[in-house]
Amino acid sequence: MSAPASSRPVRVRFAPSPTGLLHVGGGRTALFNWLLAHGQAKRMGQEGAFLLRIEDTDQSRLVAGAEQGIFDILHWFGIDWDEGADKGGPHAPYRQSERLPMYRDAAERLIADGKAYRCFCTPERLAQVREQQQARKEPPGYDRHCRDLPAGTVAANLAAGMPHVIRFRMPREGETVVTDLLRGDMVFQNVNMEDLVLLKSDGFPTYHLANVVDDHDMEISHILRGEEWIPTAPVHLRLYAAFGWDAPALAHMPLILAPGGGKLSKRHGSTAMEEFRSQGYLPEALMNYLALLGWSLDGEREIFSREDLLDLFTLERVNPSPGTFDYAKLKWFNQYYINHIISLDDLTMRVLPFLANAGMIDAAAIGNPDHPDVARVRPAVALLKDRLETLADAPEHLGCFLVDQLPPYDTATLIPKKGTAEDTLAALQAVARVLPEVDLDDEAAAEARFRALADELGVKAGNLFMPIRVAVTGRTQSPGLFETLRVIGTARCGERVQQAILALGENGMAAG
RNA sequence: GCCCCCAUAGUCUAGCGGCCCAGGACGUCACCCUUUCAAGGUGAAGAUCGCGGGUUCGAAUCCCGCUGGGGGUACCA
Repeated sequence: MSAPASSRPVRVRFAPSPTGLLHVGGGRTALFNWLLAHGQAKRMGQEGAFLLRIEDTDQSRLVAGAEQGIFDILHWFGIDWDEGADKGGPHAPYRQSERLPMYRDAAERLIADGKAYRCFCTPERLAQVREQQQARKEPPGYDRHCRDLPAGTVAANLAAGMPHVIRFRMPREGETVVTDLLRGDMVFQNVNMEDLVLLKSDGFPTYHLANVVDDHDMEISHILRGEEWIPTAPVHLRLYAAFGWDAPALAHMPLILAPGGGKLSKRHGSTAMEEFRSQGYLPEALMNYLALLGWSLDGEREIFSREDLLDLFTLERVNPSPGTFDYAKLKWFNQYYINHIISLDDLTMRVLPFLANAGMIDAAAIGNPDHPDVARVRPAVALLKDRLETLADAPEHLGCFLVDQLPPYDTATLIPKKGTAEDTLAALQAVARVLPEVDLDDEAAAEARFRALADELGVKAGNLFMPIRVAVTGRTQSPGLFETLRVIGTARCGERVQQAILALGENGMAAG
């Protein structure tokens, strides 16, 4: 950290609004905050704390259940917090709607010091002002109509019970320098800053007031937030100064852009953490991908576990330029974790909910390694894990190993490209005869026997194997034939070959 | 319009004045492996380091301008 290596504890916070599902951009901001406090700071021998604060100051945008959804998805993601809305802490409460008196007091204090003022302008007047400014091609903004209202007028309005907001009295001259840990100094002319609303007419604070009051009260040392906050950062700094407080260090995280440009939205695909979970992405793969979208160790290493990130993450190596979300690369990470990183037992357990959802196994098996269905699933997962891109692919790939009855055959797929219905039928009938004498558990012996059968029939091995594959799995693509037969078992293989013979016989007649 | 941020291949990035006529990864293509599809292996194409000026013996790296992209401009966060 560019801040002096003092012993001051590193206290950071992630402060989402419970207005819907957590966005991947928010997930990454949470991750970087958590890595700074629990990783980098602790490695430097400092105390590090990560807090989760709920910013529910806009009553109109609240979504029922959204707050719990945020807790759940962060836990799933692999992030834990030291203090927060659900678990309390030394600066409780951590939900802004429960801290209203603090904001009111802070705003009143600013008024008493002449640093803020009451504004009685109605929304209608503000809209009108904005309209006129637009018509005259002037920059839009509050015209500071109430900035210097006579004390008598204010008192009268107050006595009349007129609704009002409290606005910050932003200095009209000079400049404000915002030092960003990633970008260095950014200079803003105070004339360009507005007299932002601090306290709304409903008594709730705006983000600007609440975040400053809370970050100070909660002893936040570093603010890591999205780049969209850069424009108001100078006002926040002026607010700290008005209160006589030291401001935390600031670092604005780069934006995550959509593939076509612009901000990532539904139009381009999934944007919520929750969607990636339900689509079968592993939290460790998503974390790895998101960490690398903005941060890098050396440009060479790509695979980082949660623990690796705690050991290696440094804020300095976050790249300030915006990045484009790449669904294909995320998928690659997911596939790689499924196939090469997590264990077979682990993968088996994770695939269960998706199989249960497809009705292929007993839902009671979820989370229960001793359930008999787990033993049925595991060997199939062992064969198929190299072609699962997401856990949600499991039903499609594992289905033929788990169900008793295959869906009806597409008979065209049973017949090899260069084969005929008659030859295929004869081949499968030969297979049906041979199958009972073959020990499928001995893959090498089974393969030798079926290769010999191909010779006897006078066909290439591939032209015998493909009909068997389709008969037994219902699919033209599968793992190696003999491991597939072994796992599906002699009984079911026999039944399916018979079914295929029947299907082929009927359709062969029809076609002939 | 005004304010601000950013700028290395389609994408994520390494690079912080000479080691770079630019390295890694995804994606793409080819070949190998092979009973199919994957996985895996090998290799290839792809960047005049956005453009133009400087500074310097020397610039992807420093400075300025331009252009492009993005963000902000609410009693939303």
